[in-house]
This record gives sequence, C-alpha cells and structure tokens, in this order.
Amino acid sequence: MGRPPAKSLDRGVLPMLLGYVLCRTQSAVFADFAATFEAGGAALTPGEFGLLVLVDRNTGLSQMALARALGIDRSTLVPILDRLQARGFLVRRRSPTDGRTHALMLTPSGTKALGRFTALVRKHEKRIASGLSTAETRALIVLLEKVRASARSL
Amino acid sequence: MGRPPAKSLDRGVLPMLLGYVLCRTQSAVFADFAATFEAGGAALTPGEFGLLVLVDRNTGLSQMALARALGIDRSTLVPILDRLQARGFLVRRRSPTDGRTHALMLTPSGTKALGRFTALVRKHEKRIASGLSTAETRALIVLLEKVRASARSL
DNA sequence: TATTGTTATACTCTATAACTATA
DNA sequence: TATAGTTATAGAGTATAACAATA
Repeated sequence: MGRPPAKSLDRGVLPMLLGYVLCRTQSAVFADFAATFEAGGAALTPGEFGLLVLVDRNTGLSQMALARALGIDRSTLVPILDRLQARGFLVRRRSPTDGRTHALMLTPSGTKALGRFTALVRKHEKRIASGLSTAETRALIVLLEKVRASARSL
Repeated sequence: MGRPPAKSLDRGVLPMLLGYVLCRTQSAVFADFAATFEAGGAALTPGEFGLLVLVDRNTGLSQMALARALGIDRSTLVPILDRLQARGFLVRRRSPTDGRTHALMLTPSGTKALGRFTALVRKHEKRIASGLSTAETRALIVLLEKVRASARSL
C-alpha cells in the first residue's frame, strides 16, 4: 500500500507570522550554508565563520569580549575555541597586560583558511539573494535591522 | 580597576551579509518571544507553538506527518510530544484505520491554552513589527519567502 | 572583591541505528 | 518488505555554579 498523496498540511495563521517566516527562512539559509561549504570541501558553521571574522578583525581580543560580541556565555565559548584551535585556525596567547585574559589571534593557516571560507560565504550569499534585486537585498537587511531593534529592546 | 570602556568590536563584512543579519534578527525575535511569554505567565517555545497550531488545524494527523511538516526527524519529535502530552495539551490516540500510527489531537485544555498562547503571540508579533508599517511588514515576509525559495532549492 | 577562563553538570535540539508492532 | 513509533546513543549549543589564577 503506497502512502496517501501527502496532502500538505494546513498551517493556519503561521505563514502570516513574522517570527515563523523568519525561523523557516533562517533554517533554509543555514542548510544552504552547510551545503555550500560541503560542496566546497570545507566544514564550518555560520557561527564559527562569524567567530573567525571577529578574531581576524580584532586581533588580541579576550574570550570575554568575544563571548559578549557573540551574545553567548563565556563557558559556552570554551569548547568552540577548543575545536577551532585544534584545527589550527587560532591560538590563545597569554595577555602581557592582564594575566587573566587570553589574547586570541588567527594563525597564518587560519588567516588563509578564512580567505577560502569568505569566498564560499560570498557564493552562498549570492545564491540565497539570487531571487532578489540588489535594492531588494539592501531593503531586506534594513527591514531586518528594524525588527531586531524593536525586538531586542524588551 | 574598572573594565575598559567596552569599545564595540569591528564586525568587518558581517553586517552586510544577509545570513548574518537574519541570524541576529532571529535571535532577538526569539528572545522577545520568550520574554513576552514569561511576562504573560506562560512557558512555550516558538517551536512548540507551531506544533500546537499544526495539530489544532490538522486534528488526527500522525507523528510522521507532523515531523515532516516541521522538518525534523520522527525520533526528534517523540520527547517534544512527551512534554506537551505531560502538560495535558494533546493526546496520542491509536488510529482505527492504521494500527501503526498515532492520531494526534489537542485536549480541550490544550485548545484553551492555545487560545491564550495565540493572544501572546499576537502581542509579540505586534511588538517586533512595531518599527515597520503594515506595508513594510508584508514586504518583509515576501522578501523572506523569496530568500527561502532560493536557499532551499540547493 | 571582582574578573577571566575552565570545569562539571544539565537541558534541549538534532540525528542515526536498532527494536517492535503493524501493514 | 516497508512504515510508524520508540529507545538508545551521540554530538552541538545553550546555560548555571563552582573553582583557580589574577587584578
């Protein structure tokens, strides 16, 4: 017995809810990111990419500063850094000015890898924005930032 | 010694990336959802809300059908349903026509609760869209759907 | 005392693989 | 044989609490 013709479900009010549409879009974009990197022979999550960019642009920053920028707890950051360090992308160096903190910096190999990753991200971005004009993409970013501003002030 | 004036970090190219802005917005919206529900004396995640709506609008659907609609594995769904069932919102009933499946349905108490939750979601939606005109909100949803269409076709 | 990084622990979401009941 | 639901297990992401080193 074959399965019934898979009638699509009634989603009620959900498709009109901004939060719902945002969540589904984000999920598809995440999948596209993963697929793009897999096709490019690289393994990296969006969060790891953001972290590498932050360290690249702010060499020597501390784990606390990075955790704050990422909006996560400092304890959450530890295993993430462990992994990226094990892959040779970055190092924790003792700060000379404050013995409590670690100065984070990319290794030369990490910098090179970030270049490759950035090229893949551009490809991914091009793809997910392929249904939008340049003006629409810019408008979308502006609208999203407005939503974020309203949401976060709670 | 006070902490240095928390100079905000250089985020490089990130704020121009659609994927990044999407992720941050989604995170803020999620936080707003949680805060709205907590303020309303209710505890529910966006995913649980979506699930309850789906069961409400498609009474008797199976766990497989629900998992497919949610885009998750059937094994992932089990503990989620366990929790909602333990809270008295829904029941798994044996299907009379196919002994392998469970027919999912809201309890009367679940239906009542969903009404309260829906009111809270409307409040939340109103808040996150408060910086946008009605036309902008509609436009945003359309743009997001276009992005999703481009992304998921990978 | 307060801060930084770490560890221990726990909870949720996610998946795969194997089991059972049923078709 | 194939499908539905469950269980066992594992990995990633998140958090809190407590600890050592340093300020």
